[in-house]
Amino acid sequence: MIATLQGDSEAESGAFRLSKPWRPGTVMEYSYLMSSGFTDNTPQGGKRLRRWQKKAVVAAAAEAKKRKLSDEQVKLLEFSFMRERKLECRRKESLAVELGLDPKQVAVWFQNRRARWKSRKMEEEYLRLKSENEEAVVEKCQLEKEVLKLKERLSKTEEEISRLSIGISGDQKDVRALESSSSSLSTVNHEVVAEDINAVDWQEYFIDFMYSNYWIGWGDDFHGM
DNA sequence: TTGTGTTTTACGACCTCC
DNA sequence: GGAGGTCGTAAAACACAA
Repeated sequence: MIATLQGDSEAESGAFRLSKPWRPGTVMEYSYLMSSGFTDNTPQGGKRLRRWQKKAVVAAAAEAKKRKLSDEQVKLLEFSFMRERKLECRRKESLAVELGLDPKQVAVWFQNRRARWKSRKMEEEYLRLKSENEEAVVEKCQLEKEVLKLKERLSKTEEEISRLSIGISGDQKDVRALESSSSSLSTVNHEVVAEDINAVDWQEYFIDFMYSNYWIGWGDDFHGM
């Protein structure tokens, strides 16, 4: 890739060769060219470039300012980037030699590539979170619908309970009435039974019997037993 | 052809690590 | 302090619709 800047026509110019190897497409070299005595404008003590030279230099400068890497170069850089996103010095040098680029260019390419990779990754992350959020919103809607349905059911059930409880309370009156009558009846019965029991209470009966039939005249001693 | 938006290359400022 | 990183930005290159 190392080249010498030559005129469109060697015949016209003789030779315009730089004393140093010139890499087309580097600002540094253009600056070097300008600083080493040549000028692309009216000379102020410098050697004036001929028209073709100026044209070449301006073109070179334009090219230098921005030189798109070839597909092959980009492919190799991409391959290298896939293997390792960081660029250690030795790898940078060897890539630069392999691609015919400045190590600086390789470094810059890696810096920019990392930036692109990061921004794409962030975009992916953003899309993933957005999609998760959308799913969550849909789920929330479904749950809210479900809650509404359940509330509706609950309200209906409560109405039904309330309706039934009114009916039950009417029945309860009958039941209570029945219970109260039956209890009074049973009280009567109990009293009857009690009376019966009292009536047959043998002690009472026995005492009464003895008093009335045998113990008359036994004196008070018997009661003193 | 031209206006416009996007991508790519390059650089400066600043930061971190050894 | 130097090397190498990120970040923000300029500007060329490129794509594409009007």
